[in-house]
Amino acid sequence: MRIIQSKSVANQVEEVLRERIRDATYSPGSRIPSESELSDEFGVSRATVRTVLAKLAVNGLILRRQGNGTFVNARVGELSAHSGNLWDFVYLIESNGFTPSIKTLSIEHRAATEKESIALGIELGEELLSMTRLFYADDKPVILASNVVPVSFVREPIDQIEGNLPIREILQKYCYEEIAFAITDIRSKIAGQEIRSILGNELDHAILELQLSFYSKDNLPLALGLNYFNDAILRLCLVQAWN
Amino acid sequence: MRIIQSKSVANQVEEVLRERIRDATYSPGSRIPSESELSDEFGVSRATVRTVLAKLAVNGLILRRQGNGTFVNARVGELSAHSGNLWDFVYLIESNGFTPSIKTLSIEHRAATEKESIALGIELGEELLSMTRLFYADDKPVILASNVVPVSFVREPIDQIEGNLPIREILQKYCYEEIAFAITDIRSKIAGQEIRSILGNELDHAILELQLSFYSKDNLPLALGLNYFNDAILRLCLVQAWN
DNA sequence: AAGTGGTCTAGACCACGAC
DNA sequence: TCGTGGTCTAGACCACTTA
Repeated sequence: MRIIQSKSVANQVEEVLRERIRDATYSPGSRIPSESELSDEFGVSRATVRTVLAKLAVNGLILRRQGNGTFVNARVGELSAHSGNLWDFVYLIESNGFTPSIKTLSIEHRAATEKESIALGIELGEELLSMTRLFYADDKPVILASNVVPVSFVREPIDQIEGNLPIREILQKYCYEEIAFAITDIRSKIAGQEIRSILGNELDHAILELQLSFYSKDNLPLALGLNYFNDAILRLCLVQAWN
Repeated sequence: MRIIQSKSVANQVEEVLRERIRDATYSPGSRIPSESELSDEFGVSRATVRTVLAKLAVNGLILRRQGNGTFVNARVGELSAHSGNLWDFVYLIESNGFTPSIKTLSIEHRAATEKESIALGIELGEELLSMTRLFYADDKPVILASNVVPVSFVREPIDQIEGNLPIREILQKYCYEEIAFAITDIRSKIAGQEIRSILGNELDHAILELQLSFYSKDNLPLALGLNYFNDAILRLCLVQAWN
């Protein structure tokens, strides 16, 4: 079983503030309470409040002005993704204004290709668990996502695997592994016939290909992802914030 | 004139640590000194060391293990970009292993299109300063970058503008404006004849289109960018790190 | 048991913006 | 001048890993 750690004070404060921004208790463009007011309200130190605000600022939710105050980003509605939640496709589809749904196309075992065996640091032909899923935005197919994990990592019966879990949680639940970091290559691609028939792309449209590698804290490759993204329907939109 | 602020203690510590990672004083995969050792060495508090290490961890340079230590990411060489320096094309070309160079194709005034006037919150047809530049990797053209700024923002004589400055510094130097955040749309595109002739793309290859909007702390749109990226030569590669 | 990073506190002083 | 966020300190205690 996985240990559910009780949330830290900072995490709880963060959740409350995110919620207040989401439901416009703190409305877009408006000024939020000062650091000292917040630390009084929550009964935590100013340092704790500051670590939370720093995180929200990096994600572009708030803007801070020395000598003036902290303000909710007036464009908070446009921020569909930021580093850290980038490849949470459900969230991404939602923030594009669609209702997400997922269809599991296949869960199967197969042998690793040469590229996969190199990327995962395993033997050529070693057995992989391969999951292919299709994400829908309002019933339109938008992302074809496949992930592979070496079968040797799987510690729980695989027949129990739920197709709707994000790869991060699959690794936690079934492999007892934590993803420490991920490297993503973004490429532009002209879809082949097969992918086009699944994503229903018009003929002359290019799509985005996202190649992901997930690593543990020991720099051990845990899993690979190969995702095809129809950017005619969905915006892949990043936020960068400074200070 | 721009004020050159003396660097904070934390920034100085960060620079030293980044340098040590870069020149392999702390070699990839190895353990670096503990927080207390670093705070002793630099004569700063542990909290200061921690804020620096937190930043390096988010950028994927180091991995931290509670109860064990802090380690240099063994894949530090693969990390070509991270949130915050994402669109520093010179850095991106360098970390792909090429020598970067920039050619300024044009610096001119022209009227804003409808889309541009909406995105910048100005009148249709208002005058824009438009800069188009071509980035080379080892003499191969890889990125076609154009940026526009409303002429009304420009406060210094424009004939002095150097074509090699990143948009961020152009806004600082000539408009006295600071970019607080940027929103980037990543799209896949089939290059038209014109772009293809500049980037020298093979016919059937798709390219990446990066649409950027730059904003001030007041949520005022400052500039737009439209970049075409040849991902056959250059990897657009992001890092995400957790904890 | 010892040492590491993780969390949190209480308080100091500074830099900046608005009044 | 006052209140804001920015920086930094010294120290406490906890959670985890390793030996």
